[in-house]
Amino acid sequence: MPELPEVETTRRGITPQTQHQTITQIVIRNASLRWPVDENLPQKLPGLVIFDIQRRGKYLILKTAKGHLLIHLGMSGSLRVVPPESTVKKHDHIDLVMSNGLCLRYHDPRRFGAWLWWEGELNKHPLLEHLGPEPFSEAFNASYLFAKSRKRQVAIKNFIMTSQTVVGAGNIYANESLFLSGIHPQMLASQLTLKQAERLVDNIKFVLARSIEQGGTTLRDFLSPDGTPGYFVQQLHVYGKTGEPCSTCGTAIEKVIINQRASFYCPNCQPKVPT
DNA sequence: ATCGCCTCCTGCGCGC
DNA sequence: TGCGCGCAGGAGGCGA
Repeated sequence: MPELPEVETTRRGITPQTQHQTITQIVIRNASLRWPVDENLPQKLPGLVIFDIQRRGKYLILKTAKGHLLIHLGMSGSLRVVPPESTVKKHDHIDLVMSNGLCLRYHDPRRFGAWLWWEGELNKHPLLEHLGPEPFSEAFNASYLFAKSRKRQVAIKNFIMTSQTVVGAGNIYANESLFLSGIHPQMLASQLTLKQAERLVDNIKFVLARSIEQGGTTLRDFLSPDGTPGYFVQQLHVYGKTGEPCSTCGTAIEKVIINQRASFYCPNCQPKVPT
């Protein structure tokens, strides 16, 4: 489910009702997420004020004076702000109860997500310290991507999906930005020209920004915390469109599996480059 | 260092 | 209508 735009949509959705609130209780119904949820959180968290909700890559970060609560939504996680007494549904694993009488409720059928407590310096967290630049930052630019890709013998699609390269380009947006850039997803990263790097950087920023504006991409079940779906799905050009005509040239969209992930492209607009 | 593959888990849609 | 299968938006971790 959540790629960067969905995480950002979630962050914006929960902020009004969570920022400046004091945590009064945490209820952990199922601690078996990607990593076991710290069983001492019910002792550690009450009394702390959530003074900000930030995002780094696809991690949500609830900041308190004592430490940071890192939340990753994995493939199927979602957050809503609801009254604690509202009906608990299957896969509602955690409630963070707050002083305004509401709670942040975590739902995650596949349990690939994570809730991690970190009292150290934020960018020293092992899961954050090696992350590449934020896509909207100045640091993510054509010369950076070009230089970083020089000796990489992996498909360009893998390369941009790797969080050490840039954070936030998940499968949907990697496919879409490569289409807009006219780059075949299986081209080796080392073959990227500076011109292509410019286009690709611009399009990654463009696609992510547009999607955030639209509230993310709802494929099956993504709903923002207020219950509305994301509308970016209407602007997809290639993702999930095998056999459909390319919006630019009419050629049938093709699908290929790259590193276990479904990849979609227009064979005419994104010509294969000999390796 | 780099690469490719495997893995965690549940739900859903499809074809038979 | 029911069943089994394949596939799914992430990404850490492993062995080569």
